[in-house]
Amino acid sequence: MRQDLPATAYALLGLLTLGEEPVTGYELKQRADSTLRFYWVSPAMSQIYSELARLTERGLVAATSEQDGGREVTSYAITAAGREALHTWMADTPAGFPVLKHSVCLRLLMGHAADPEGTVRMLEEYVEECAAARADLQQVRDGLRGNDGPGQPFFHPSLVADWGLDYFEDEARHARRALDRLRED
Amino acid sequence: MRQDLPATAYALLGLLTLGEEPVTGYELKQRADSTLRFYWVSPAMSQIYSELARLTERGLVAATSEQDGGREVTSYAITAAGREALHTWMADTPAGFPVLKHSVCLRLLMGHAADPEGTVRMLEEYVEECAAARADLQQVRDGLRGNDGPGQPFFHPSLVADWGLDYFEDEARHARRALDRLRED
DNA sequence: ACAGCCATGTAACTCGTTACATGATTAC
DNA sequence: GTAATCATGTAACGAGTTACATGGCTGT
Repeated sequence: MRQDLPATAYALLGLLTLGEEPVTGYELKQRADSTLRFYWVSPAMSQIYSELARLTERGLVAATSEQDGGREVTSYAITAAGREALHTWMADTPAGFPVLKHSVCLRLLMGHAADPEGTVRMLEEYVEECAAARADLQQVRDGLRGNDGPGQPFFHPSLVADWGLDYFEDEARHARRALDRLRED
Repeated sequence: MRQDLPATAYALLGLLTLGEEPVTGYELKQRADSTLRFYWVSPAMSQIYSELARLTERGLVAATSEQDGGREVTSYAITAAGREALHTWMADTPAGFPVLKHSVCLRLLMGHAADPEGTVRMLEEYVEECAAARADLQQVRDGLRGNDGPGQPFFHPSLVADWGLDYFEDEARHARRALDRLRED
């Protein structure tokens, strides 16, 4: 049975396996923003809801609605079929090469068509943004401590977080190097 | 006058500034594949043609059709208005943070839901793919030599190429580090 | 009282892809 | 002659976004 869902659907399934209790779409968005967004486009709220609807339809997640005062709140949990689908996807579908839309490199490539000061400013800002992203991720990483050993729940997230921390540092280094060469002449 | 075109349109405009002669859509695709694709999604042929049509409509590129034997071949060149639009876009529109869809990190994040051997295999393959991408880019980089000094035509492309070479090396290093930690336990 | 967060969705739209279709030229 | 490459497009579709709409709950 081919599932053929977009990667984002499996990303959401994966996020649902990170906790025990069912979560609302809103909470899932927050979970995505705090973990996923460093390596993957964090989906818009509207997409989370429509994706959850599709996953529910296919029986990969189970929705439970409850009355919370005057409003109806729906929480979602991954089902056994969902876990199986996720597992199958991970085993059978090649990961593929990461897709990058590096706006900074794109502009640097066409730097001859811009004001030199503009290019320098852009790179300086990028260095700062990398530092900020790194600080955000460091917060997340710190929250994993104590449960990040082999076999523990946050083992894999900690691997990815450390990857990301290095990545942001490297990016800042690359930008600084380009800045040095721009200032040379 | 707001132009409000997608970044890919400006990327194509930028590619058109890299050479002197008008190029066909087909040649533009090859130019994109050899430079852009390392930092930006290389657009599909069909998108190149439709984007060129829109740019022509707006007067940012000029199309010249010629009879080449039995078939009509259309070549495109950037216009003065196109250069101005590109310059304005570079000056006024913030670059924004790069968008990443890192399928390898995404899967590593959910590694607990996969077979450990599968995760290891994925990372080993990624290391190889990074090496292959780096080798491809090295070819491109070598082609820039001699014209890559400050003020020369390939100065900015060479900055980006060196950035990319380092990037692929870093990625392979990150993957190897994750592999080491996976093998530890 | 009012701001800000929690929570859920719909509608319109754009970007970009794959599949399809066509046909000329060039190299073996 | 036939395969690969050059060259140009159309059509259908899917992913994902922004804008819009609604309304309850919570803290000050």
